[in-house]
Amino acid sequence: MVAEPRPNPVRVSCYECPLRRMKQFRPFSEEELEFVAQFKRGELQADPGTTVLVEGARSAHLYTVLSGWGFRYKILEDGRRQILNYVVPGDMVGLQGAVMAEMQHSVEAMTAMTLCVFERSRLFSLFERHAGLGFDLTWLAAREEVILDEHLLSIGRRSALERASYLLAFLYDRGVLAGLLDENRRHIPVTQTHFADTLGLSIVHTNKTLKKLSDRELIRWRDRGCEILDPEGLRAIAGWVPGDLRIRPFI
Amino acid sequence: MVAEPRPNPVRVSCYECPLRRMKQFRPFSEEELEFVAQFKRGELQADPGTTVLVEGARSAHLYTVLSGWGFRYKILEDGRRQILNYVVPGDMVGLQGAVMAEMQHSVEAMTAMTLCVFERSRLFSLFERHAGLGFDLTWLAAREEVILDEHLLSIGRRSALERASYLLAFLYDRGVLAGLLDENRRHIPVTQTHFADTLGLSIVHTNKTLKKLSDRELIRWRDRGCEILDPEGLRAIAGWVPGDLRIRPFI
DNA sequence: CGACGTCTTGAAGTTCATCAATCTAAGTGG
DNA sequence: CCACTTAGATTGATGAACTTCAAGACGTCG
Repeated sequence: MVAEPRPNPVRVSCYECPLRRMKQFRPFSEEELEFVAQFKRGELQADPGTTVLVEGARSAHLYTVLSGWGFRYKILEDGRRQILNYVVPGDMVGLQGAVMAEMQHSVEAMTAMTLCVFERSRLFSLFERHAGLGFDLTWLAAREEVILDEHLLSIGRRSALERASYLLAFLYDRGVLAGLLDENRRHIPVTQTHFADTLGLSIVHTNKTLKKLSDRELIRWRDRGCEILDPEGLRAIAGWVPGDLRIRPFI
Repeated sequence: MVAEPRPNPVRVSCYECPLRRMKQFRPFSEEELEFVAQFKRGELQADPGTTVLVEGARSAHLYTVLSGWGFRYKILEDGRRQILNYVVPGDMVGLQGAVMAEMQHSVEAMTAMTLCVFERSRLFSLFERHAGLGFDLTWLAAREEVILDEHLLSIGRRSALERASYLLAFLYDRGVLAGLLDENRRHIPVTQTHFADTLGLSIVHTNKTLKKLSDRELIRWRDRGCEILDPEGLRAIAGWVPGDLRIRPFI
């Protein structure tokens, strides 16, 4: 199932972008906003479980997530899947395909998602016309790199329990930063299969590991997802501290 | 041991940069070359085993590797180390520290290394003055992301034998692309400890896994390093195909 | 020469994968 | 409304993959 662009029922103008109002994103200048507004081609609605971008495709677009949860992943020929990272509002996806020849990973929606669609062919003019936006793209790419580095450290060197705790703490952190979670909303819409494929563990062992965290009342599984009860406790097990919370760019 | 900038015995001008002559790098315009030449602050010589960049530091510089092999890594408090990626001539390191607050990983030299030193504070003017170079930086960051994605897939979902084969094939490929290796030079200056810390395995198990590859005459250990005998055989075990070989940017 | 770093090997124990069920909640169709 | 189906969570048993411990071999270097 591949997500199809739909006639946009309520197409949001960049000028009243709900994300842009959030304080964690860098404010745009008038000119930047104008440029991005005409850089935007439309919107993509993706249903849960649909594929937004496919590995190997030469996508003519890149996207910024406006709402919902998704994930990036790769699969081996025999079907083994590795989830590389999760995407939340404010994240850009498909930059890789815009810069390289073709996409090296796929993106799937976990919940209903709305994405802003940009034209790949006009990416270079963004660098030409607005150095600040070009810098922001590099910033975003560098931040993704930081996250992947942490995942590698986790999968490579942490025990199963530490790994699971790290991932939970990480997802909670990202959700809060993206405005998806807070003190009262602590529900992450993932399945244990997603966890297994992120942690590099089997589904059975993942379940047994997560059970230990449930028993200690750090998390709870309900409503097809995971509820974070004690983020601090998870961070303590993982030995992980969230990154800096400074204002970040967003295109 | 941290590498110290030394008085440059033979400081290479960008105009006669040996790397720039290589066909795999995108050629610069006259203006770009001029800009980069005055962007360059000097050179750093690093001895084998010395640390070029330290996690947590706020580096005032970023670097392009001119010669030698190195690697990026992170460590947990208790000393567990994860090697994230390897660096070869043409690679940029420290971009993260230039873009974020501080470095999130360290970089160590495996052989003697020469690095071009750039001023972090002037990075933004690169975007302002030369959109093409700004685009190149994003390109480089996106490529690093592609590599890290592949490493994650490998550590998370491949068996030890596949993982080791993938890493060997990957390093061979990178060495060839950087002009460090070819048909006659097949020696990669890594120890089995480096391998273990990259693959997320213990040193003992790594040794036993590599032994199987030696027995099949795909590789051979000698002279404190690994000799690649059969890259194609390694790729076959890993189920890996090298990425595209198009001209890449280099700053 | 002795110290050290690196590679190698065997044995014992732990972690994790696989197989095979079972259980639950949430649809779906009659 | 209830039987049926399905996705996801859970559990125990068995064996394979991997770690840890321990020791030894080999070459390099001061």
